Amino acid sequence: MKEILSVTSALSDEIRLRIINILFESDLYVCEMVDILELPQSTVSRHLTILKNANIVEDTKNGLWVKYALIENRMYDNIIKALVKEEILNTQKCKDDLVRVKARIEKDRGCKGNCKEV
Amino acid sequence: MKEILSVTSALSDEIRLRIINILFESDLYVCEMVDILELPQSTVSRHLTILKNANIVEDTKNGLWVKYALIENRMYDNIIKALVKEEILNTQKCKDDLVRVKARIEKDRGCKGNCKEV
DNA sequence: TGTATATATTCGGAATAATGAATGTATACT
DNA sequence: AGTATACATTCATTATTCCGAATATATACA
Repeated sequence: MKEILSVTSALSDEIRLRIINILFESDLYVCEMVDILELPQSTVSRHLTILKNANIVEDTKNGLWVKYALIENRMYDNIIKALVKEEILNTQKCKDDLVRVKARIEKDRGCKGNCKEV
Repeated sequence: MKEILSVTSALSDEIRLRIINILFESDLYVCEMVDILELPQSTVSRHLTILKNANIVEDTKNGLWVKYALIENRMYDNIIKALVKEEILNTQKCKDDLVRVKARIEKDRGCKGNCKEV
């Protein structure tokens, strides 16, 4: 019960749905998501922790950077795809996010640094 | 976005998952759910309103009684089944609810009245 | 008409969650 | 060593959700 509530609660927030949306497009560093979502770094980090605790995303440390990705082949994969991916794109804010993702990942990855490959 | 958040938020509460769980077993009147869930009537009614607004359940008025049922063939049907039905039964509280549902619907339906058929 | 039942809604308070600024921690580089 | 960057966490505040008692509404029946 607690597990399922952690998943549904994690999906009950607009910012977290936006994060899932952009992670469908590409794995991303925290600093990249901060730029894309145009939100404070602490806010993005906290929401990522919630998604991680719900086993929706996983993180990989790469030196100073932490890359987040959707966890594949997991129990709720289809659910998240169906619930989120199909519906979410109808909102302008999420469309705008995707434009920024694509622009962002075409440039150097990371932020001030120049970590180009993972 | 608001629609999907209304669904995920509706699924983010233990009492509402218990309600969905017992509605998988049988359509039920509010007063029956109050007895089965052993919760105050106002609490059950409030949660039913949230589920109704998320288009997860529908209500049918029958004189003094209001019967609630899961909405079939709806967009999130499979999701709710997968997310809720499979997982929820692992909890003792939900198992106990189901025992009370079965005992309840074998008797006269409704509460003080004797509305036996819908 | 009055009474009883079923349900929904209102109410104030408690608990929980989300916020951004500030701080802490850890790594990288000179 | 010192500085800079990336990220997580703490902090006080604000917003949201949840609660049960009480009340309101609406139907049924004598």
